[in-house]
Amino acid sequence: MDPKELLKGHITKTAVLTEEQFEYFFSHFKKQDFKKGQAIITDGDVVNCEYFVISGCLKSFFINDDLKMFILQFAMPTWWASDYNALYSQSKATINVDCISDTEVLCLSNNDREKLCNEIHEVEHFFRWRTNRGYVAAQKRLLSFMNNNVKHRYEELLKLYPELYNTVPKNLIAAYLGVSRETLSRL
Amino acid sequence: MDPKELLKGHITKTAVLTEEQFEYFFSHFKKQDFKKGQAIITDGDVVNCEYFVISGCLKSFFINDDLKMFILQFAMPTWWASDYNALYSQSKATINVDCISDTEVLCLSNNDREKLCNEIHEVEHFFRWRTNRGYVAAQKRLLSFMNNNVKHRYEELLKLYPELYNTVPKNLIAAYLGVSRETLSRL
DNA sequence: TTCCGAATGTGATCCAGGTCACACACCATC
DNA sequence: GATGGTGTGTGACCTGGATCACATTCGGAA
Repeated sequence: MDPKELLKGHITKTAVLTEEQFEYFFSHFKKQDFKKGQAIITDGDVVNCEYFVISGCLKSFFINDDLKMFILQFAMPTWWASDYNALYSQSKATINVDCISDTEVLCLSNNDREKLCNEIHEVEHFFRWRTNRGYVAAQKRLLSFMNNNVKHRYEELLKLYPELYNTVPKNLIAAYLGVSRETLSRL
Repeated sequence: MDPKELLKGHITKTAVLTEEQFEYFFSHFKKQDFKKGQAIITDGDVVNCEYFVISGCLKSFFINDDLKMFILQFAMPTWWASDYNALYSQSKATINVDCISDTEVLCLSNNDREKLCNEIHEVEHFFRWRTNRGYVAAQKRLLSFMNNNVKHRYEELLKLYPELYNTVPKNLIAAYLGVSRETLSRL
């Protein structure tokens, strides 16, 4: 898939940009290619960019003191990923991002995003709505965590992203559900 | 506290508005008073507004099929509350909002917010940052849920909001932590 | 072909937290 | 003073999921 067209299709769902505006917007993105298993953001890094996925699949995750992994998000094509806490507050990363498969991304720096938001009202509109959706999704996931048992959450996840079942190893699914690999295996 | 000054102090932390712009912005808010225990948004309602708390305390919560309550958020002065999923998508509420104590709010309709965001770039900037912070907070809470046991989360909550300890009944704290009242009582 | 490591299934045991049941303290209001 | 609701503590028991320990399968590298 052509990166420019993919981004254009994505943003025009919520913002109306002229041809020149989109060209200008797009000119701030930098194409990057990563291999399966490669790290994009590592705990302790200074985080400068967020990433728009073109192809492949990322995961953003947290590693606790016992080296246990918790997955915050899988990022498929047209999804965005970063350590947003570190990115917005210009602090060191506490979240990792790496590649579940070979992945192409478009990279946008925090400074460029803020500059674009400032220069083009519609771009700020787009980013407001992107975060709105993310916020609502995070709240839903939180509620599901409090309310539902593992089996229910697993079925919910598979209904939402059936492609994960065959694409992603089960231990990663378990880390997303916040459950042990063994318990997930027992369905 | 004067509602207008409270809102002004709140918004000028992230957006620069002229005096006239703020007056115009403020003119879209409607002051409302509620009594302790009164419901503001009830499951099934059409949700038209979001609420900026001036004084008192709100809770937004979900009731599951077993009538068990889960608290998404306590809203203290300068916090915002609503059923954002329903508000943004103009669907029926699945989240309730009611008053833990007598509460004064400023009410802003979804239409007015969108209108203001469209008319005044800085207002859109403000709402983008408000949601950014909410999104990051929701992610942190999710991680804390997956990573920490009840005791740890309870201490975390009290460190973050010490005023809750004496203000809010323990069964509500338990509903926020996603734990039974009895377990919380045993610390 | 053989070997190795990653991914997965499964049994045995343990424990944090849920559920149920009561007791009690603190108020309101009648 | 009696009555009733609401918040809180605590004991007894149960259970979902964690943990540890092995076994099996499979794909890639030598």
